[in-house]
Amino acid sequence: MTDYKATLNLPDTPFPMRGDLAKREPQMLARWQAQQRYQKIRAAKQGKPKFILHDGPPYANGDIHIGHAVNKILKDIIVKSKTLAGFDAPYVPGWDCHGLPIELQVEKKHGKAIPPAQFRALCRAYAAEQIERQKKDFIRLGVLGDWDHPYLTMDFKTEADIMRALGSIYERGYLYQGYKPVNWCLDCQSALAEAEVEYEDKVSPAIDVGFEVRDKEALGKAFGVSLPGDAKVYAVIWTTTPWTLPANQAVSVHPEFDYALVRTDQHWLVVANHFVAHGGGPTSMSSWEPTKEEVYQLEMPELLKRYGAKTFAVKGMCKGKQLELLPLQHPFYERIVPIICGDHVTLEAGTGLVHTAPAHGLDDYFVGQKYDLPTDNPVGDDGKFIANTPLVGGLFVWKANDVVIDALQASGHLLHMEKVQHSYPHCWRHKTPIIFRSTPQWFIGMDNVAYPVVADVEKLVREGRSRSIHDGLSLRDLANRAVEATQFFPSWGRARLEAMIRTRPDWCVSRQRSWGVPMPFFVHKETNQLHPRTPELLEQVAMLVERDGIEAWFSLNSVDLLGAEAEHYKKLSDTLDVWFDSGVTHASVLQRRAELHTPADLYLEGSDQHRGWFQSSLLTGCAINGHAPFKALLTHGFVVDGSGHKMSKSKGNVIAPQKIFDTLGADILRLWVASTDYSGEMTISDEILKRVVESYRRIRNTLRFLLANTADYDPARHALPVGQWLEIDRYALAMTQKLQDEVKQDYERYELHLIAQRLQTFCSEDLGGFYLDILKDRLYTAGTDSAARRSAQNALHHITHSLVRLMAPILSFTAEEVWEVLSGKEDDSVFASDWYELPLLGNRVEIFTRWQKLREIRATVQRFLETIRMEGKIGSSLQAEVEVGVDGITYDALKDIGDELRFILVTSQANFYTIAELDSSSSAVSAVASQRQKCERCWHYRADIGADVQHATLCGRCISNLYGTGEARRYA
RNA sequence: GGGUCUGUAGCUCAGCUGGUUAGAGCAUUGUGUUGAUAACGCAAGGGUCGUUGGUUCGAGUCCAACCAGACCCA
Repeated sequence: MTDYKATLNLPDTPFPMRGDLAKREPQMLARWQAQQRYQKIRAAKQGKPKFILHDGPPYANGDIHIGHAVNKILKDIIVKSKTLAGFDAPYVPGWDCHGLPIELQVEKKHGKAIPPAQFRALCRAYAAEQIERQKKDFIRLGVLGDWDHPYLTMDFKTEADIMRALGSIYERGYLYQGYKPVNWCLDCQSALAEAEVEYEDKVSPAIDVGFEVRDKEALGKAFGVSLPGDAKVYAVIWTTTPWTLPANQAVSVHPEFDYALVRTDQHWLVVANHFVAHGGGPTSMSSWEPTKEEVYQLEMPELLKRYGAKTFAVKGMCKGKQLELLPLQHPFYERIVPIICGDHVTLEAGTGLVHTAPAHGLDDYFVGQKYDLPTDNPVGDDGKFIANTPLVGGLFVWKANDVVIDALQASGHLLHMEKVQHSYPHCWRHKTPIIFRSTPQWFIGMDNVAYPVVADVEKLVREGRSRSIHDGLSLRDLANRAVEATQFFPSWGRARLEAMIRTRPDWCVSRQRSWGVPMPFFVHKETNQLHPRTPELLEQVAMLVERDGIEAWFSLNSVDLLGAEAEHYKKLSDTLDVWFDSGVTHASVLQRRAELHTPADLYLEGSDQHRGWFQSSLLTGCAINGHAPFKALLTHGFVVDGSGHKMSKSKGNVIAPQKIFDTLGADILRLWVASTDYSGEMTISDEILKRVVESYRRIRNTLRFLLANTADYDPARHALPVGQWLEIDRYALAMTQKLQDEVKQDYERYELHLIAQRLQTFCSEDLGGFYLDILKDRLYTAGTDSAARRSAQNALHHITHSLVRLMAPILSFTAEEVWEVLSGKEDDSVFASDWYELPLLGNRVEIFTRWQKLREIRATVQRFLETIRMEGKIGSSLQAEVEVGVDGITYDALKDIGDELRFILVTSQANFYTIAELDSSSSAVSAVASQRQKCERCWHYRADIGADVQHATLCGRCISNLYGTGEARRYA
């Protein structure tokens, strides 16, 4: 007896069903690294049009988290898709290396008393260490890039280029010196960063101070009343830092709050209505002295009680807005200060009117800028008022508190004083209270039209022209124009960036830190002006930095550069905001590397970077070149847990990428990234990952089936012209073409989650649930080298080649694994190829229409078979014999399929017949269990089994396939 | 409090310019197969489209408010 099973063409492949990704991916990576895959792909793509995705540098501190993983995987998917789309898409990863967080880490490890040069060396070493850790994980994610030559903002050359970029911005006239309040530690005698400030309780004097209204007529107008001539009206402020009153330049009110003009037995006062209201509103205004009825008998407001009032009446009310620019008398200086409007005013404490000293508070500073108030700061580095300050000159700030209070008391401006305990910023090193103090800083101006500072100004004036650069637009206007010219994915990124640019203040780029790129400027000791040869000097410094790093500036002796002039100049010790470092990578990296160019085709970062890197890049790009360093911006959301909440250690809902790639594999993580719509929050949880694993299995197994059934197929010998294929094979090709068209378009639009969906549906619906299900019979039972089987394999071969490329940017490891089986070569990469070119098909629409109808019929049949299966009449669908009744038109369209219908339905017998009453949208199905014998080889139940005594258990078809000319098939 | 977003089956996503009983995959349940077998096929159940109002002959799709969540500010 023959073992007929051995005569079947059963699937065969070394490609395993289970990926075992966690274990095998690292092995693949090691091999790829040894083979220099990145370089080989670059070589393969040489000469093709470039696509530059410029990497926003992660900060070199701490291990990567899921957000890093999302960002790098998205970048990798896009770079790879562009590579397959026929671009030369190099990817140069980068790191952001300077800045405070690294300083803090180094301080934590090595203590705080380290000489600056050594401290910077330790910072450099720490950053290098962190980069190696992060790099290892990034590579593990399957991200392809020039990992041997990343860019680091602490590379000596880059440090030099960062300085040069600053020089460019200076030369173009965007850089100016100004003042800004910073946290200042009196013991350190230096500025503190936000992270170096701790909040602790402190007892301070809290005082209520009256600022006398200078223009009573205007005040009366605002409140809609006229005031008696002898009335002194006080606008009342409340403060816990009396020493800042010498720097007072204004009193702020909230434009939308209600303010009350209050008459007490003691004073006329202006305070927020909130503090005097009992819900009754202002009383009648018949008399200037409160009548008995007008006196609120209910209770005296706390605020007025504090001021010692016995009776009171509200005489008028108005919005803060109406008080704007009303002049007030400073309580102890001969200074007129205005009432101004600001949103920073609250009703939580005080009077609703806020003492505003732009030199001593950030809110005050910003609102002061709006009103052009001076930021004059009377307090020196040592915390003492400069000598010629009236009243408090030479006094330490805390001492000045008492002097100010006494003076206010004496002049009658002090309405109340008490001690309060409140949370107050302290220096984390000294544990002592800090102050806010405005210090000289450097800014990039947003609103001035810039003129080159290096031009010969006198000559320009003589010639009667002024030469502004960049079309005479301010940086803000330039930035707006650049945003307009940028493409956004998703589109709302534009609105977000625009809104931020509209409201952002000038960019303060100077920092008083030690681990940062220095601002290599010499400032004249008397005039405070930069050295006239600044650009030239800067280049000299840059050359030194290129050789020795930023230490070259810190160790530089001014005399070496300036000679005799040195004694007139101060060497600046400020460093640059780290956002500047990364913001100018278009100059220090894109422009410097031969394989890159600017503007980049794409910047891709999390949505927080609208304020961060997108903006710092945009502003520096516009300042230097007049346009953005990117053509398009892509933004992705943040990763949140299964219930949509952000991840935090304290909530215990953190999912680490390391854990995912160590247990499930990087391809699972990549598939999760791809299948999640990145335009909103990206949700991840154990359940979601479980679903992703399922989805992965389906795709992997489909590929395995394709490989296993084309193992003996050699396109060089077995390929047939498409015209000679069976029709269902052509239909499969048409479906694949459609898929490929759609997926390619999705990649172009960066709609990655649609791709993951499409691949999945294609594998399940079109292949597993339909085409492959039908194909199995032909692949297994037809003659090995028959046209029927080769036609199928030919289609499968094309499908595999198309599919492996379409999935490769996402499932990179798996695709390379498939590629290896497909190509038989270990050192070949799918990324050295392009999207697959499928054979052309003329009558796609026609084929689709016809097979769509057949699929509907198949579905109806399957539903019917399920009912008789439930009745126990059949198990396998091959046990059934089916009749399909259709309308006449459909019958005419399908009748030529004839007996091959049974292969489409995977039944042993099937045929069409006509029912005149039916319309084309329905069909009538009936089925019975076959009474025939089952062919031992193909399992169909057929009448002709036993016809050949030599092969008594086989059907005629199998006999023909094994020993005869083989069956002929036209459709399925 | 402000700016920019998100909210459709247990999970991930479709649903174009408003128009028939809201779709797919995965999961679940049942079942077949044992020649893709820790795989594959078939079938079934499952949704007040965040809530509430409004515009309209008609709204998941337009408007408003509210609720919940995210990012960036204050």
